Parts: sequence; structure tokens; C-alpha cells
Amino acid sequence: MTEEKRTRRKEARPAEIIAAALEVFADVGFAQAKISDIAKRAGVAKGTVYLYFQTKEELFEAAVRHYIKPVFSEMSQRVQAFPGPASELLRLLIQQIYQHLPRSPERRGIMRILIAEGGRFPQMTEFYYREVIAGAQQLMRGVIQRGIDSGEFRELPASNFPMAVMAPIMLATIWKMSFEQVAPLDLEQLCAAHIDLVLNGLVIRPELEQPAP
Amino acid sequence: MTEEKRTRRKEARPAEIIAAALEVFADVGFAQAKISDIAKRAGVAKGTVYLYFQTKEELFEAAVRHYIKPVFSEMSQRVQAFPGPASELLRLLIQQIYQHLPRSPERRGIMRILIAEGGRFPQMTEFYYREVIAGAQQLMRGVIQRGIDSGEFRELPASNFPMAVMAPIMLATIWKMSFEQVAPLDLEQLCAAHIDLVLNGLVIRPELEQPAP
Amino acid sequence: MTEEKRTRRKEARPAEIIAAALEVFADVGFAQAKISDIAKRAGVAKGTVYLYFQTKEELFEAAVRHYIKPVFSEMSQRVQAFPGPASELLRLLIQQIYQHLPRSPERRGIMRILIAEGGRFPQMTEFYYREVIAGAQQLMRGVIQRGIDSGEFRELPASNFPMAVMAPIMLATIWKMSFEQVAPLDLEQLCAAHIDLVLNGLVIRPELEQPAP
Amino acid sequence: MTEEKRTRRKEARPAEIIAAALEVFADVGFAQAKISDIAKRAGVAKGTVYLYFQTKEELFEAAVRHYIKPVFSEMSQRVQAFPGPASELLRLLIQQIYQHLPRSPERRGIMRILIAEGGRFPQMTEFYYREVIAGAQQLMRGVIQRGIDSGEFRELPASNFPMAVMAPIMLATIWKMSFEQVAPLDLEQLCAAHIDLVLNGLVIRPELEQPAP
DNA sequence: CATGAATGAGATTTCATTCAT
DNA sequence: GATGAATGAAATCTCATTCAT
Repeated sequence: MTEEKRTRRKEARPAEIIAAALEVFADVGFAQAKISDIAKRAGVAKGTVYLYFQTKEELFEAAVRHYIKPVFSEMSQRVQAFPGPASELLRLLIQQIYQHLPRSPERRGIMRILIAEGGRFPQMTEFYYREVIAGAQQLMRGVIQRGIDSGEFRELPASNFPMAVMAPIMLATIWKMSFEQVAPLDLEQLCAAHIDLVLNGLVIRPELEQPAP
Repeated sequence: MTEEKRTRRKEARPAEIIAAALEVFADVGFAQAKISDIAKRAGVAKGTVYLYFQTKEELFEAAVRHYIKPVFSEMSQRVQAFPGPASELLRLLIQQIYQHLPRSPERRGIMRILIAEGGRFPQMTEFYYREVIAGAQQLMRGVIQRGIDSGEFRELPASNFPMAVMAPIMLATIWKMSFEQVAPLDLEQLCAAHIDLVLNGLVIRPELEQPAP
Repeated sequence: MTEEKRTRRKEARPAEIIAAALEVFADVGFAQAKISDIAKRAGVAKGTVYLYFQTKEELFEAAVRHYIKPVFSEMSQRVQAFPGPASELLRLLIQQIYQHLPRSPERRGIMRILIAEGGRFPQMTEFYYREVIAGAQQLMRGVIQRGIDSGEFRELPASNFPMAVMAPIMLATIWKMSFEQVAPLDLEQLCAAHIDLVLNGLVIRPELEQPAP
Repeated sequence: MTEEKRTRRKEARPAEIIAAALEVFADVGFAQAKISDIAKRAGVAKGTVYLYFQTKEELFEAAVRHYIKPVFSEMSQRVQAFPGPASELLRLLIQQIYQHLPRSPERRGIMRILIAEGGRFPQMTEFYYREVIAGAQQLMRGVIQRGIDSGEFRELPASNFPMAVMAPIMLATIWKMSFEQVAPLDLEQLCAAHIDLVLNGLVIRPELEQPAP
């Protein structure tokens, strides 16, 4: 039984180390992160880390890449299958991402890391772009296009900049990391305001004044 | 005259060092920045940096604070004086910030620094919030309120989240730092799309269908 | 067995480093002592010193404290048990201290360190006073009192200044460190002269002129 | 007048610097003493120190040597001329030195410096021995010899170790530097006890039992 | 002569990495 | 495989010394 446990642990080791590493890297950044801290948090000795990862850089990249998941390509199918109007789909999509990104410490950490250390790890940035950003853009572009095709949405310049539609989510993510202490942010309300804004805009819509037929 | 040259040199030194420091800090982050590199870039010896700043931390804070300027409070007066409609004012305001933030390497650097090292320098983050973020929010909130008062804008939830209206600018700023190599961004077009989006939203406006009186 | 060797090594390290440190500190003083020299003398790398002592100051204090032993309190019991006359006890005591203090390079080093760096390490000085000086004083005061009680010694002012009786030992200790090269000192003879002086004084004793009964 | 003052100051500069240097060296030791501190205390700029002394070492030696005065050779003549008994002369001599040495911060400083840094400056130590110690020994030896010749003092081993007779003064000097805070020392009383001790010793003198003529 | 800004060698300290156990 | 003691390269910081003014 102890034998079994040890075996199981052995196989889980790399993942445990990676998880610990991400936490530390996200907390304090690459340079400030000490291998000994990561090891301690993973419950192993310093030397053990080097059994699985040759250098700190390699561990860093492994940790980040491990948590970079092409979430949006998975969503893509669900979007395809969605039966309702585009505005409803957009609303759902945005809500989903709010659940995903600013509320998850890991994903917030990934974003901080990419902004902070992107310069030193260009392949990592590129990888993130390919796996996540591009997918998100394509997904959002698809939804917008669908709205245009169905006559729900205007043909608008933002169709070339789908990220503009999602920008408040990134703002929220960064806000949670930086300003939460000094000015807490209500994600629920922001999400609602965000959806309302991108759907309807600021300018008054005279819909209600339309004449009945 | 020689006296003058010396004196001028001496008085210019701190600013020169601070400028060099900001560049290096923005490029590589606090921990990775070497004092010797900063000194080299400022054209002085290592020790000279320590004539003006006791520690690396102090230099870091000095550099960041020196570049944190309450730009929006200055803008506030121009906004007050603006005669035209709120939509036009908003358009101008957003265009202004695009000119300011994502195009300035210094200000991009400041943002990267704050995201990357904010955890280690909480006073700095707070200072930035007070001096910049709070001002920007108030300004934007004023513009939106003005539109509502004049009947141009809807009473909308986003009035409580003025930063949502500006979010694409922050997105652009980060994009320029991180993804410009792999996917260049046209700020002009983004700006136009951004303004169009927040003013009109995605959903088709039935204005033309309004009945003639 | 290999385990043992490692373990033994690990447990011996701090003591080895402390011994090396005391030598270097005693030779050149605190500020002039380089950690790299101490490490070299202990046969370890620079970094190893920092495994056991956080800072140079800590190492310094550890080294000094480790060699400050309350030797006189141990002697105290032997003094209590001594059966002979007080003069003989005093003679033995002084001889003992000559063996201990000026002949031991470590203890000479401790004294030099205390005089040289006492100002920067006041707790160390206080510790030395408590552990060593106070004990020596009490011991000597006891011996003098015993002589007075038994009628051997005069009731004399020096009973309040027991250190005056031992002063030549300190002189000898410092002499060995400072002037040995230029004017060597014979400790044996000094010890004898010292004992004779404090017992009999300079002034002629008219004992021999005493009338025969 | 200002001209005059400046000229006077110019000529006084080296002495002022030396005085400041001695204070600082005595306070904190050679390595810890900063040229800038010495300059500040002397009321001049750092560079000015280097107009008069090439290196810190040179300044150190100059400062110490300047304060090493062959005081005892001066006293020698007064001793020769003293008319009274040797015991009275000894008493006066010891009192004189108590006035001189442990009460003078400069001379205490010199002693601390010699003990602390003697190893690094052997010529300095030798110089001090020649100028001060040797003189003091000769002087004391003379006084003792005079007592022996006059039949006042015993022919005693301590005549070869005249420093043993003066040892409590050195003890007092060091005590004032090291232990004054934790255990203050009354120099008056110590001096009296010291004189009594070296003149009469500890052992009871049977004078009163001398037969009446 | 006097100044003090500037220099850079050299010290302390940290921590990624190695390797004997 | 796992450990953690040991290493030493590299960074921060100090301060004696120089030299333009």
C-alpha cells in the first residue's frame, strides 16, 4: 500500500511540480521564483525538481505551456451548435469567458506571466497566441459574422477587431490582480454592463418609439 | 562656463539615470534589470547611480513615479470646455488616449511594470491608481453622464464601469508589447472600430425606420 | 557508512567554520576579514558559510560567543575545595590564568576582538563581561576575602578592585599580541614577579628585624 | 581679516584633519572609518584630505604617530629632580599616569587602535614601543632601582618587569573603553588601591610588632 | 588650493545547479 | 529515484581615490 502510494506519487511528481511552479511563478515572477520554494510547495527536495526539468527556464516554460489550453477551440463546436440568435450566443460566450478567465487564479497567473516575462520567452508568447488568442479571435469573429449574416448585427468595423469586443474581460483580469485591494471589482455587474455595452452601444436606440404596424 | 557645464551635468544626472532605468525596467523587469546595464545606458559608471539612489528599489520607484503623470486631470478642463455633443467628445477623448498610451513606449513600459511587479510594490500600484486610473474613470464617467443628461446616451449599466468603455485601449497597449511581432495591430483602425462599437453597439439600429412626424 | 560520513561532515561544518572564522577575525579584525578567506581556511566554498550563518555579523558573533566560556565559574569549585593558605591559593590561581589566557591564541584573539570591535557589538561585550569578567572578579574577591578572614591578608582597598590584582595578566596577553616581535616576554618570569609583587609589595618588610623571642 | 583667517586655516588644515582622523579611527577602527566622515568632521571636502595625505593608510599612520608622544622621557627629568622617598615618587608617578592615560579619550583611542590594528601596521607598533613603552619601562625601572638603592624597596623580581607595576593603569584604560557602560569604574579609588597594592602587597606586615628601641 | 561628482575594484550575499550519498 | 549539502557565478552595494572645474 505504501508501495502503491509511492508509485502513484512518483508518476504524479512532474505534474505536482508543475502546479507548484505555476503558483510561484505567477505570484512573484520568473526571476524572483526560487527553485527551493517551488520544491517545498510541491513537497519534494530541491534536487528532485532537476530530475524532471533540466533548468529553471525549462520548468517555467513547461509550467506555463501546461496551463495554456486551447479552450476556445473546444467552445467552437458548442457555438456552432447553438440554435438561438447571435446576440444571445454572444451573451453566453462573454459570460463563459468571465467565468473562465478573471475568476481563475491560474489563468490570471498565466496572463501576468505572459505580460511580465513575454519578452524573455518569445516562443511562449507565440504559443499562447496560436493556442489561445487566435482561437478566441476566430470564435468571436464567427459569432459576429453570424449576427451580420442573420441581419441581427450591423456590418461594422469591429468585425476586424473581435478582441475589442472582449477587451473588458482582459481589463477585469488585470484589475483583479492589480487593483482589487484598492478598488474591488464586481465581476457580475461588469459582465452585465459589458454585454449591454457591446450589444447596444452608448447612443440611444429609438426602438421603443417605433410605430406599431 | 566650465562651472556651468558641471552644474548642468550634475542636475541632469538623476533624470538621465531615471530615463535609462525606466527603459531597462520596462524591457526586462525589476529583478532582471542590472544596475550596471542601467548605468551603461545612462552613460555613467555603476557607482554614479548610487550617488543619487540608495538602492535598486528606490531607483525603481523613482523611475516609475517620475513617469506616472496624472494626465487625465489635465484633460479634464478641456473636456469641460468642449462645446459639441457628448458622442463627439467621447470620440475625441478615446482618440487622445490612443495617441497617449499604446503609442508611447514609456507608458507601455509603465503598464508592463505595474502588472509584472505590482505585487512587490503595492504603494506604487496604489499611487498609479490614485494618480491615473481614478482620474481616467472620473473623466470618462463625466462624459457618459453628460451624454445621458443631454439625452444623447442611454441610461446604461456601463456608467458604473467607465473603464469598460476604455478597455480596448488597454488591450491595444498590451498587444503592442506582447503580440506585435506575431500579429501586428493597426491602431488607427482599432481606434475607429472601438469608437464605433461603444457608440453604436453591435445590434442593428432601426433609426432609418423611424416614422416621420 | 557513506551516510555516516556525510552526516558527520554536516554536523562538523559549523564548528569548522567557526574555528576558521575566529582565527581570521582575531588576525585582521571584523571589517578586514573576508568571508572568502574564512571559507578557504575552513576548506569550504564561500556559499557554504552562508548555509550556516546568515550574515557576516552573525558568523562573527557566533564565533566569539562560541569561544567565550565561563572558565572562572568552573574554577570556583576548585578554589572552594583548596585546603592551604590564601597566599598559596592566590599563587595557584594566578599561575592557572597565565596558562589559560596569554598562552592561548584563541583567547588572545577574543580579547583583541573585544577591544577592537566592542563598540560595534555591545551585546557581545556585555556577554563577555557577564560570562567571564564578572566571574573572574568574584573568584578573585573570594580569595582575597578568605585571606583577610584568615588573618593572612591585610584589609586593603584592593579588595574592591580584584581586577587590579590580575591586571598584569591582561598586560601580558596584549603584550604577546603587540610587542612580542620587538620585545619578547618571558611569561614564566613575569608570572613569578607578578605573584611576588601582589603578595609582598615593593616596600621592604621588616620581618627579619623582628626580635627573636 | 577673512584673508587672514583663511590663511591661518590653510596652515592649520593638516592638523585639523589629523585630529578628526584620530577621533574617527579611535571610534570605529581603520577599516570602518570613511574618509568622507573624517573630512566632514574636519570641516573640509573629501578631496582636501588627499591634498595632504596620499592614502588612507598614510593618514592613519600620521594621525596615530602625531598623537604618540614620548611623555615619559619628559617626566624623566622631573623624576630625577624629585627629592623625597621612592615610595612617594612612585605614588606621584602612578597618579600622573592615571591622569594622563585612562582619562584622555585620545590616548585611549591610541591604545585601542594599537591593539586593534597593530597587526596591519607593525612599524606603528614598533614606533609606539620605542617612543612610549620603552620610556615608561625605563622610568619605572629607575624609580624602583632608586628605592632599592635607598633601602626602601626590596630587591624583587618585579624590577625586571616594571610594566607589571603599571598594569592596572592599562586595565583601567581598556575598561573605560569596553565595560564602562555595563560596570562603571571609579578611577580615583582604583588609583589609591593600585598604589597601596604595589607598595604594600597583600600579605600582612608585622611592623606594629617591631620592638621599641 | 579646494571641491565633490564620478569612478570601479572589491566585498557581501543569493541561488541555480551539481553530485555524493 | 530522491535527497539536500555544497558550489561558485553573478548581482548589489560601498568607498578609497581621481580629476575636471
